[in-house]
Amino acid sequence: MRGRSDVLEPAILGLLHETPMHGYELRKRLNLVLGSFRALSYGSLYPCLKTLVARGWIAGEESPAAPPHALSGKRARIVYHLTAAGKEHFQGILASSGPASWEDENFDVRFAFFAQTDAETRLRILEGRRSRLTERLETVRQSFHRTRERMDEYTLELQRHGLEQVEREVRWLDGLIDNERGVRPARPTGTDRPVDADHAEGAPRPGSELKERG
Amino acid sequence: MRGRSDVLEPAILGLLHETPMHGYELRKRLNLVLGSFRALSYGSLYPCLKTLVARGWIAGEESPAAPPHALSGKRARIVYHLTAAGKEHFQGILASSGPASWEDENFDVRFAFFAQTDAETRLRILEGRRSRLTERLETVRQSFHRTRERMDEYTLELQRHGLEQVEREVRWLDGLIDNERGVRPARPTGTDRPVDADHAEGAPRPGSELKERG
DNA sequence: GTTAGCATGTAAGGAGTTACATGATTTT
DNA sequence: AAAATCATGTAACTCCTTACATGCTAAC
Repeated sequence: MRGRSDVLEPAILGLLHETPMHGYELRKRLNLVLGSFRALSYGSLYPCLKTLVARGWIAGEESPAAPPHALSGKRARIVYHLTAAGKEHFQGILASSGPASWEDENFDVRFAFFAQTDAETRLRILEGRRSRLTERLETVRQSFHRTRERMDEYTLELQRHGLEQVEREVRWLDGLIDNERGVRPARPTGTDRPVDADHAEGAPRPGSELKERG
Repeated sequence: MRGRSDVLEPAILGLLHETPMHGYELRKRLNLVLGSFRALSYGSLYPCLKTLVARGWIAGEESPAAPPHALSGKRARIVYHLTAAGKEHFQGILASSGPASWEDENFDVRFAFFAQTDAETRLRILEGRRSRLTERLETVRQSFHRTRERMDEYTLELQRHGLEQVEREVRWLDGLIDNERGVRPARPTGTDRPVDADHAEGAPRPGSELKERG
């Protein structure tokens, strides 16, 4: 999975689009958005902020840090915010739903900022992602069947599991696409339990109905 | 998540441990082993082979390429094989089931060569991986509940989906661990297909009945 | 006779990591 | 007084990618 083309930059712009922040706080939020729990390092973050400033997309102001209990001190933090050019650029990123945007990591970041996009773009990206995945499924299924005799059980199992995961993600996307189209899906069949019981209404509700097989 | 520490090297050693091969063929096999369908480039592969030769773990012989229909020509291919030192080193890699080995990509590669390892090591790695994942689950679940009010629906959904995937992988590991212990799992809890249908002794037999679905 | 696949490589560079360096503030 | 956490950065390095360069063979 690494068709990576700078996942950091759009993620930073996206977060700052919501609200200004300083570097340290950005990092914590990024670790959530960047999906996979990886701990982003300062060695990546601060240089990236620098180049974004250089390009004129964000600007940083030293804030004397208004501590809740006041006094003079506390180390001055640099609070970054999107400039006008930065907002424009970010909108451009969101609108460009080209092939790059349905690669693994890029997709995650795009998806995380879906709330800032229009429904049309959301659909384009979801469907692009879906066809990307089914395309993969075909390739892998074929090589699976071609080579299964020559593989040991563990390699086989790893591949079966991989396939299953992708199949599941396709169904997830199906739910999201239906939802985006305003189709209210039938009650989920029960295997896909929500992390939490209650759910706000109007929320995207992927009816990831997946039937057990076998 | 990239706690990557050279996933290529062990993968190459592992494949050559099974049978000697030349670079071009290695690449194709690697794309399967390396799980995620990514197309590994020659720009990575050949330099890596070079350094492995330099370290004395593999050796390459120019073979005039015995074409099936014979004649003189065809470009000479360099067929690589593990040296004695290389075999030893690879066994060392397999045996070292330290924390590094239960990170995402490393785990996949380790798992792919489980057939070359002893049952004890397999169990250590599977269990290490499992506790790594549950640890993550806790962290993410907590931040999920702490911050859910401040997040939009899409970010929320992305995180819910991520959590679900990890939960599923834990159940998958549970199946494998049971299997490794020779426990015949009671009917799986319902959402995951049986990892094991019938049971040969000692041998893991993933029930890879992968039916095509319309 | 030209496209597709086999086969091996090099050079430049991108996106990120680790390890280091520094210092203030809060908690124990 | 020590330890944790907040806060900002730099330098060196790693692993891998893209784009290039070369040439042979099989199939259409």
